[in-house]
Amino acid sequence: MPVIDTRPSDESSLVLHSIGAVERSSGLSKDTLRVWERRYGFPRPQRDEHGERVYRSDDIEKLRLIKRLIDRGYRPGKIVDLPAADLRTLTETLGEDDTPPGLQRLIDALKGHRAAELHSHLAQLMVRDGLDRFILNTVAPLNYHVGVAWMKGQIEVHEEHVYTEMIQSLLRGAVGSLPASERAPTVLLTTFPNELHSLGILMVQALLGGKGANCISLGTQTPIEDIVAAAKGHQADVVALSFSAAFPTGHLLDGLSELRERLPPRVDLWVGGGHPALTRRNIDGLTVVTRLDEVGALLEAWRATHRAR
Amino acid sequence: MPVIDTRPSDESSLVLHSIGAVERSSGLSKDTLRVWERRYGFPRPQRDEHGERVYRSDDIEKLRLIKRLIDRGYRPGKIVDLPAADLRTLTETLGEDDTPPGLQRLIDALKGHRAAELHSHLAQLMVRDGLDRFILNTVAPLNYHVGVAWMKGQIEVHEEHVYTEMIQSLLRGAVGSLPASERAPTVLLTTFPNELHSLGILMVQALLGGKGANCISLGTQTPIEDIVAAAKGHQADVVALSFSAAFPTGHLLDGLSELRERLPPRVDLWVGGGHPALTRRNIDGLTVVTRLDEVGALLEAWRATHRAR
DNA sequence: TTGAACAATTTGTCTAGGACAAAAGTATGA
DNA sequence: TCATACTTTTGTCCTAGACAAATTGTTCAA
Repeated sequence: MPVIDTRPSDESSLVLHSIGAVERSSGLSKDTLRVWERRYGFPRPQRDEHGERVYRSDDIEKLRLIKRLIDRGYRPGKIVDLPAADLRTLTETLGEDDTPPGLQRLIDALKGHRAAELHSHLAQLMVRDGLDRFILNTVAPLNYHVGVAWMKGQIEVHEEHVYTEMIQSLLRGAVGSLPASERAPTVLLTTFPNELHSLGILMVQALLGGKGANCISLGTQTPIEDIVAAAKGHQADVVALSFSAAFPTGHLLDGLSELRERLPPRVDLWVGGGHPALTRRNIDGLTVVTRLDEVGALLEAWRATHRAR
Repeated sequence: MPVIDTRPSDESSLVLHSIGAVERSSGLSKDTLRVWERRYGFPRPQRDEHGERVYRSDDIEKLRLIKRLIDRGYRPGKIVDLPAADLRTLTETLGEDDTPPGLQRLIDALKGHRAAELHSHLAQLMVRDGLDRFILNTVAPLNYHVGVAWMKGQIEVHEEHVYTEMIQSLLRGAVGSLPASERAPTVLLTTFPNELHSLGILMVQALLGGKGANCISLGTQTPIEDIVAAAKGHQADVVALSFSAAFPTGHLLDGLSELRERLPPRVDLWVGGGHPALTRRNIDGLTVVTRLDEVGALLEAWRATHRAR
């Protein structure tokens, strides 16, 4: 593994990077980088004495901008040729701003790196409103607006990380201090492989746990095979999954029908999250939860139909 | 990205996996998998109708065993030809099984799917011993033994998920209820991209937070660029990273030297986790934490040298 | 206008061996 | 015993072609 981190040759940082380093710092795979070079002519790195690619820092910067735009729905072919300045203006012009002032103050604290202030503010809200209302009125909308701000490039990656981490910490703390319950139903929460977003299942776990359901979280990325095994092992009544908007639609539909097929029929399958396919398509034998505040009613409905066990 | 999860052809779980899936779950790169096939004849996957590699679950199992042995110093050429049974005896001679009875009882509860019992038992230990001792005497060794049991195939994937989730919940709850502190140093905790294991940084966060340090966690998978930005934005004194054994050594070394170069010199870089390269190699300008119980001393040392700021 | 069905395009990941540097193992000499 | 040079092993990078999944564009019916 060659380390191609040549010292700066002039005052500007002209550090050079191997394709492996670029893969790491841009999130684009080596295959993708090579095929872009072939097709679009960008990036066209220099070569070292052995013919291996050597990328300049400002090319990496541009790759990062492109990646951000792609995550927002732009297509590579349309934007790879644009100069970096145009890309930057593109990132700044998207999404309208109607964030309520209460939430805006929290977002400002996040952007201002006032982590302690943000944390105490959130904790205060949780105590004041109670877990249920805190999630429905604060966390869920805040998630949305942080997402919008991120799309517009107003929030840095690390700021988004701090936010996610903080919400997780608060919710998990709250979940952990809920009174242990063995009351039905037993709900298994998780996501499919390649779905990293854990806030969705965490919010649902908190909501259900608050109403006395027996929640068991598997965290993220559980293979279908192991979801089935876990449902049997824990004698779950419900399996709950969450999908963010970025999850590939084909995998979602295939995975859900496979899971439905392999799960015992008596086990309910609840699916939620921001994925667009959930509201459009229709798969037999599963319950789609489009809004968080439906969760409580769903639980009640389950208990009503299973009262006489 | 084609998902090749063909339905089971008989009752035993014969789920098939693409090379990309194997890369993720074994920690061996696609290039490595192909070159092993060429050189050693293992693994020799089937091909689908388009000539693409399709791996069997038990081959992946064997790859995991091999990876573990390589991490312990064995060389691929010597062991890839051995049958899985021989590999297993080899691994068992490494991590000999001396699980203390107290921990074994917890592992048994995990394997018996007695989630509520496991949770209350752990919570009880945490209250009895205090956060510090709970982590050092229970969580850390339990992690190790759960890992060993998982390697030996004694624990299912979903059981490991439940375990990780439960520990996270407990520790996050504890961290959240620590008194907020603005006292120096400000420590930034995270992992590199492709490193998903979050328990390491969480344990460190709990230990440091308990001693009054101002911890800010970025969660997992922060690109180098954003670690640097976060360190500047939060005016961090220390950046702490964790690497599990499966992380590619090349990326680790490259990434660390790049990070060290781009981080302001006054920022300390602490690195820990189970990765073997950490104990073998030596990179200038960073502190390697091989054991969790060194963390406290490290913090004291930092405060001693930075007392007169 | 909406929606379904089909065709065209875009785009990421996979393929094959060949090549070669970094790491590890081995031999030689101070 | 330790440093230096040689040999083998091993992982990463190379090229250029192929193709499926996802997206976009088009057509036609309700």
